[in-house]
Amino acid sequence: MARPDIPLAQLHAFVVLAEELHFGRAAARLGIAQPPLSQQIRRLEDKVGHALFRREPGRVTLTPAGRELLPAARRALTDLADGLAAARAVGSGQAGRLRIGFAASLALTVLPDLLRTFRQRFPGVHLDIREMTSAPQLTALRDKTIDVGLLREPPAVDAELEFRTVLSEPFVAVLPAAHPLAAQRVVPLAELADSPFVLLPRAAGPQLYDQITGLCAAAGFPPRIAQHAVEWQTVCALVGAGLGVSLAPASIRRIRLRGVAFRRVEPGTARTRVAVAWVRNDQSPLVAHLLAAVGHDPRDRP
Amino acid sequence: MARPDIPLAQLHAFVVLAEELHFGRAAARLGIAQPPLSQQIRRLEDKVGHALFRREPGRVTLTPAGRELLPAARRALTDLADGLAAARAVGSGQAGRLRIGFAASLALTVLPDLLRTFRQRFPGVHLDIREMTSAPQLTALRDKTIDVGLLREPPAVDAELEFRTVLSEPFVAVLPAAHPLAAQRVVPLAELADSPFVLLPRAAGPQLYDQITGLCAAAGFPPRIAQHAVEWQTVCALVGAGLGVSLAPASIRRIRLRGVAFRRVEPGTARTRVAVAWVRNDQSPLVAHLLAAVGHDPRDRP
DNA sequence: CCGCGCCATACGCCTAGAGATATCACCTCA
DNA sequence: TGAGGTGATATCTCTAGGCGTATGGCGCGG
Repeated sequence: MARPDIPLAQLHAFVVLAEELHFGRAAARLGIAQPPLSQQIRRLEDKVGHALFRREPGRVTLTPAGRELLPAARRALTDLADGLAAARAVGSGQAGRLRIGFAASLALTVLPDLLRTFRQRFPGVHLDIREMTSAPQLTALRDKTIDVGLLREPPAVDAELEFRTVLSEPFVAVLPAAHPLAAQRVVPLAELADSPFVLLPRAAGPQLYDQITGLCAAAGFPPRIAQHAVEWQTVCALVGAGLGVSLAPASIRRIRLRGVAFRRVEPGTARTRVAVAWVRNDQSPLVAHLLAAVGHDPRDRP
Repeated sequence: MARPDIPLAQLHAFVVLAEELHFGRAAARLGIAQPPLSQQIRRLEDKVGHALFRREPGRVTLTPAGRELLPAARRALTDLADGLAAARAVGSGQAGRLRIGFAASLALTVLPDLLRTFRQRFPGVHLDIREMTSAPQLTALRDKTIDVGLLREPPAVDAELEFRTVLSEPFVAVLPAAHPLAAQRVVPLAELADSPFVLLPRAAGPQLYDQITGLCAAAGFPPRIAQHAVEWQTVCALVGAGLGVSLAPASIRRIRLRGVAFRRVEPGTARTRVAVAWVRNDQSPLVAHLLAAVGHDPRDRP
């Protein structure tokens, strides 16, 4: 990599003069007096070793050497200006790429709102959204494969990672509209003991799965799992089709499906927490912006 | 056109450090001590407004902003270096474009040698060769449509143009091998009076045409023109076919054609001069180089 | 725990370059 | 022929930037 030791001011003067072909006007456009411009050009010509302009009485023209240099000078200046602007945008978090991992169960709740507001505030940022369950998110964060994670039931503490609860929601019972319990506004958990369950497979989200089965166990019965489905959408459809009932985070209500009813469960103390995760001391302004965009669960304040 | 006021030295330091990712080695490669390098980088980061490198114990890495700036910086530097080199090459006449007009009758004589030697000495120069008769060459020179002309019978003086005789050659008679005069080594001009002539049309080169017919007139006869041909090659072919005889500049001997004989004419005083023409005070090094390459007619020295 | 590698900081020095004003040289045109 | 426009020169000032040496802070490994 060579080092062409030429002040950019000279190049700028050169380009402007090449456009104006008139020392007075060019100097005016540069906001300097005419003599300094003459000097700039002269110094540049000295460095190049050849005249760049032909000064004929009444008109200034580019020499062949000048014509050769002009496009390169222009490119160099614009490249630099653009690169600088881009670097500043990235540095200030107005541009760049943010890789977000998210748990599938959030695709219908926090994620859409989050993406919408973030996109609106930082349209220059490319969002790399990838669905992944909680454990892989944690390792991906540590490996710097993703910058931010959105997951359920975060670990309490972690040496490298930080978490913030975004939302804490109760569970609801998902029932076929024709189910006897659908007539009640509140469903005691124990009364679900006789109904077959439709759930996500445990592999899709162990924390949530275990929490749900734990709830049933606490109510005195092990859930009889009749069917697995990999998306909440499908779970609801199967429930609507009468294959069973389900227990799900309350935000599942967003899925409106004919023949499916959502009912509060009793006891209502159990809640799932949705959290953002990021690596401790991450300097990236994009992560900071995202954290600002998600806000926090009001109940999360100590 | 914006003016990114950043010393190129800083960009260079940035690029090298980005390649080495090690302050000590980068400084060594730049031929400076390490502290100045730290300063360079710091100043650049100040101008950009964001960190470009992350200094972690044991390793230096680019920040996203730095990664964004790097290609632009590289491009700017190489653009500039290349542009500078190109401008210097053009300025010193090692590169560029030279437009040469030449009279058709020279395509077989001075032109090939000239092009060969010039090409050899300045391989970077693109030669724009265009055939044109003398008068158009003069106006093309004045219009700056060509840079150099190669023509016969240059005007004695010209306010804007300069000339130098390159070659001064006698005329030869072009005869069919079977022609009675072909038996002699020297042909008195007057003896051609009875033979029909094959000549280039006057429009192709008035000066030469007039000189030839003038020679005949001086020998006491007007040439009887039996045939026109637009190239000397063709003229010779027609002569060889027995359609007539011709008078031509001696360099036509280069055309070797079965059945065609070339003979000195008497009187041998008449000569055509081939000259290079260029605009007076042309600064172009390419023109100077070409003039050096053509040399001059030894008899041209006063 | 000490030394070493690595980067940052502090200070001093010097030059190049950018700016201004004043003035000159030259061409053109009325 | 004189005025005006245009570019070059001369001179001065100021500052940014570049370099060096000396030194400080901080991990890391023997």
